[in-house]
Amino acid sequence: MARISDVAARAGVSTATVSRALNGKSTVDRELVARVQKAADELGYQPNGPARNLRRQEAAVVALIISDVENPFFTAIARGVEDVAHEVGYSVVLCNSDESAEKENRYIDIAIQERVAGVILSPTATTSSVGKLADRGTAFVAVDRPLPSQESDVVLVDTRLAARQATAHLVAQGYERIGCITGPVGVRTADDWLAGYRDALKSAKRRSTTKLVRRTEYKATGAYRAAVELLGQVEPPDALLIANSAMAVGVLRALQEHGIRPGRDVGLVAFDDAPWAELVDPPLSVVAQPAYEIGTVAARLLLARITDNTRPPSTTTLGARLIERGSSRR
Amino acid sequence: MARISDVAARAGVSTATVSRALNGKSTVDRELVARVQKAADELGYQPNGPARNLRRQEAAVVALIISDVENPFFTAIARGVEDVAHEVGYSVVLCNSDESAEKENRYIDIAIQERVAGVILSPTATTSSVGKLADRGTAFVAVDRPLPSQESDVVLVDTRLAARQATAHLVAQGYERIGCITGPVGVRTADDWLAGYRDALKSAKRRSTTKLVRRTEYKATGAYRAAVELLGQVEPPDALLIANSAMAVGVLRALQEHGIRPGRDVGLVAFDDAPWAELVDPPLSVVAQPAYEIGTVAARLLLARITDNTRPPSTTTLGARLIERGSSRR
DNA sequence: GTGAAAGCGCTAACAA
DNA sequence: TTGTTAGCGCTTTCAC
Repeated sequence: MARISDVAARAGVSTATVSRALNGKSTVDRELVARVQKAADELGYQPNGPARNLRRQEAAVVALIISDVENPFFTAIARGVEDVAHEVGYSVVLCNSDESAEKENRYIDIAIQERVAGVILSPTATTSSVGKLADRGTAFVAVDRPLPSQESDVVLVDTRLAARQATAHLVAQGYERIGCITGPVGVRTADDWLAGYRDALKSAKRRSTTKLVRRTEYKATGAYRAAVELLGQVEPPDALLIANSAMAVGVLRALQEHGIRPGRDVGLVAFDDAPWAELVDPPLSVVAQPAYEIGTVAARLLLARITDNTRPPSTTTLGARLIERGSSRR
Repeated sequence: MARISDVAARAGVSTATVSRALNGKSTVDRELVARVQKAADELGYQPNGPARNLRRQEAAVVALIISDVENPFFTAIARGVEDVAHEVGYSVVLCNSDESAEKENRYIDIAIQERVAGVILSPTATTSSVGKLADRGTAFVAVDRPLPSQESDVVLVDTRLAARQATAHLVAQGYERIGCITGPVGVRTADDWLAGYRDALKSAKRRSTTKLVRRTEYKATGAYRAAVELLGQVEPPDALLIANSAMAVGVLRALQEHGIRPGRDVGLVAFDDAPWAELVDPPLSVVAQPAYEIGTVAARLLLARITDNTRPPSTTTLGARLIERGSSRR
């Protein structure tokens, strides 16, 4: 594979000049730049990244570690991050931690080893691996969930408020026994969803009971089981608040099997808008998260922190938007 | 950040011994290995990736370049690739080419620059950038679509057969005027889908007419427009074959707006199973692709090719499975 | 079984 | 403006 010295030889200049020319340093003669460029093209020269990164002590790469590649919420964040990062010449590598603290830890190690410029991650519950990033002075930003034990920039959605509004909406629609299905204990977003639900019940002077609450992994099957349990009780809920769209799939499946019609029999509001939400019958009411925007904001914060890692940690909270559709109207 | 020489000093050995110990070379004394490991842990030593890769002339990383991160088909492939790669100590970085030849080209350049061990990609239509990989001897495998102008390992689904079976099913159900919505001209999978559709019509002694065919990008909005057009004709189709699940969303939306009921009024079969396919009313008939398996097979081929790049190119074709649901029954 | 030392390809400090 | 050269941190001969 062609090296910088090959280009230098072909262009009849030194390797330093090639480096300067190819990296757009102003201090190179116009004509030489052209000659170098030509030589590089002819040889199909691609700079050796490891050598460059070794020398520069940093790679123009940001790592994005998300907890579920199959969740559209996170892939939308990824798009936001990519768009901003590419504008300023950074590449984005996507890593899937799959809600596993071990995989997250592994990817953090890789990010450190590869000396990436920064890391954006949606931390898993038990995370302590990010401490390593802080120790080494690698810039990082948390999205979707704050870090349990670490000060950092973080971009959140006001999940608690979103759940509160969604619940209040169900109350206003006349539902009496509102249940809640949310994520695992310890996942901040899941806790907030529950807290917002309780806030709203309290405001409405309703008693909240643990009989109507289920916590499970953020997947369709967990939510399916939770829904079956809830609906099998002597006093089943007449409405459900669901913490993400994968879970909504599970709940809808359970209702379908039990011949229960959303809206009329059981009011439904889910977190996250999904492309199919309007296609089910009746259409699913949702609280839409500004996922793409989370990504762009996080990327900008990261870039700022790469430039200056001494800036004080900031928290950005974005709002979610309730979209009322048929599943929450009798 | 701690370097290998720091570890060496702390353990009272040479850097060579640290390197050998940490990389599990057999030729190091047991006791020394322990001492080195201890020193490394105490210092929180993380090897410098660029330095290592520069020296080794290769990174234990495979790049996976997919054409749409928001498409569940591709994220499922990603999981398959990850699972196999991790087993043998390779990391996977995911890159989103977004169906753009330019982005694909950019990511291929990055992969080359970073000296990754191999590349798996779903090539965009106009791709010629992969030639660079071949030129440099970087191992690569194509998934979902073959490369237009390049011999390589490739893992495909028998799209043509899948479309043929789906169409035959619609014929058997008594639909008379079957239309087809598929992807852009030049995308092999899209062409195959159309070819299979025509095969089946021919076998059934039906005339196929371009009036019932629409080609558009693999997105909901494109398919929406296509469906509106098709259904607005004087002799509209009474069944539709749809080339992926995002497109199915667009088509279902169009039918909904026109008050047309799937199954009864217009038979429907889509490519790709989606989690929500059973939730719409009536449930959507689909041809399910073995996406995860495509990923595992591709990863294994890539690993084999990393080991021996002289092996002859192979083509693996996996079958798809027709799942009949309500949308294709009158 | 272990250490000394060369060198991977690049960039940047310094010299001219 | 351009060239010379040191050195980033690691792995791997080669010598002992």
